Amino acid sequence: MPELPEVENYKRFFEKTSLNQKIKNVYCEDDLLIDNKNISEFKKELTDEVFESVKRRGKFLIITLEDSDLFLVQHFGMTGNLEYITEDEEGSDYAHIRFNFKDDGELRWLCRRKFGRNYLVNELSEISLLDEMGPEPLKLDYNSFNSLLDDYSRRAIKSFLLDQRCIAGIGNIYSDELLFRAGIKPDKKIKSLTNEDRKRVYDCMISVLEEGIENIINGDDFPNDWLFSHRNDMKCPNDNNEMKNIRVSGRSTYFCPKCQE
DNA sequence: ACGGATGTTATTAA
DNA sequence: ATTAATAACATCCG
Repeated sequence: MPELPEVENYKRFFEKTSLNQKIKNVYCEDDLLIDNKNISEFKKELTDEVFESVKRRGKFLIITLEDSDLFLVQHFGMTGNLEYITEDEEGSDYAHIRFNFKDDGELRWLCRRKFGRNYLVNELSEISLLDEMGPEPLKLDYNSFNSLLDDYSRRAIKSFLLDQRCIAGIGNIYSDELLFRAGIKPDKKIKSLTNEDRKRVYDCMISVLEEGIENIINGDDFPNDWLFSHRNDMKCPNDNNEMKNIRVSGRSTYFCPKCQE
């Protein structure tokens, strides 16, 4: 489930499990998952290396190596996930890339639909989306957010939130969720938002992302008062009205016609 | 059985 | 120059 909160969790998981161990072997069955290197180069560059640090930028993980200036950069697509197993554990399916450590632990890179990518680059700017990425929402103050909105005021608010070049890390689930909390209809044009609307979008963006991170860390399901928990029954958790599904920015979009204008 | 899915990009149209 | 719409990518799930 890789939007900002999920990838933030992957980052913490990676940090906890996979730093400071020598990589004994790298397995990869499908070169689709590796960008700008072929499989043998990818294996060669990483074998005997040590993951030194990991940070998150938008929906990407950026990993530094102890004895190399290369960056390992990971994007998880729609179905990417991380898993760490020890010798006697089975592990899940779709572990298309596996980093085998000297101490017999294994970091597994799962990706069922194969939309994710691993890059090995000298400069982060070689990855165009990273190069053009908008600011981190959790490091953005309200004034900067507000002037960002001005830059894209002809667009629908959801389209702005989804566009990684406008603002980083927000995807289809969290954009719907934060607009629900803010009481704004997803296809509303930014230029038609009042100052109060803008402030609510900002506040709800922060709170939904932060609660999302907490939620995942605690291993909880999405809370029952979140819109996302009602995609099946289609009942708004505020007023029990029938939710609607429309298409915005090419993506399936859920909202409550009563609560959201 | 077929439409849709937490993402991104290329192409084409407005 | 911007923005929107659509299809494509690969694969499984309901």
